[in-house]
Amino acid sequence: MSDPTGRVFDALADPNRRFVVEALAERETATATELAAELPVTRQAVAKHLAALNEAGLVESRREGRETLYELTPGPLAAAMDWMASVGAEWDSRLARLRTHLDSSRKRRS
Amino acid sequence: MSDPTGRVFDALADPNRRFVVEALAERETATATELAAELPVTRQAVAKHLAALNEAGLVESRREGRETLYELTPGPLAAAMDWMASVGAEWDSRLARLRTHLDSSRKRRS
DNA sequence: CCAATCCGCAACCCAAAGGTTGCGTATACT
DNA sequence: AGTATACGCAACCTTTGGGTTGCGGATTGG
Repeated sequence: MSDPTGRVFDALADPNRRFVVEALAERETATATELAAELPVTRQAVAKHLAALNEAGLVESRREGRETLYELTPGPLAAAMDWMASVGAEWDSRLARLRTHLDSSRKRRS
Repeated sequence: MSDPTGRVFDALADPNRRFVVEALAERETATATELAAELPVTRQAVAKHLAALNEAGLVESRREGRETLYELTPGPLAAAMDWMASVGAEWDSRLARLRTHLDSSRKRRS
């Protein structure tokens, strides 16, 4: 799965990971232990989630002394939003085409 | 998991399901067998995916004679996009607050 | 220097997810 | 009526994913 959009959706599919993303959107940085304190799971679980988010390009890590700071990099969110927007747009334009087609046939009939 | 946004992300996490969504965005309706013809999986697998998409509110099914037609209902996409937008907005405003703070301290220093 | 943190790595567990096959049933075609 | 098509349901298999525990290695503080 090298598709970047797919990795983003996969990353956001987990509720704990979404919580982490929300938390990182408010604080500027956080460590795995800090985040684990607000979640019903262990530090290692959070670390795995952060690794997954990093894999998706949503988070970057930097080591500061004995602790590792994680920071949000919301760039890939835009790509995922683009995908949804394009699906919605295709759907809309299909509806529009259908509507004009119905209009023209109605006009022809009247 | 009653959170609607979570269900949408979970639904879009699977590549086959995303393909189905894309396909349904172009055609207006499709059956499970039609979609399975363009995918490397069986009809039943596609049926399960369509059930998952329906669970997420992204698809609706209607029975027409001996075949079941599936149609896209992209409403929930908006909610998911809202979530991403709000995360991005929080991130942006945090950056803005940080920037003004730096500006003011620089002003004080000068 | 020693103790307390903070982390990463590895092994392991278990439930869930994606997929398949098999079968029964309803609808259409001839 | 009989055959072919399209579906749903259920059992089953296998992999993945989220989670935990148990270490051992760095880094900070007394």
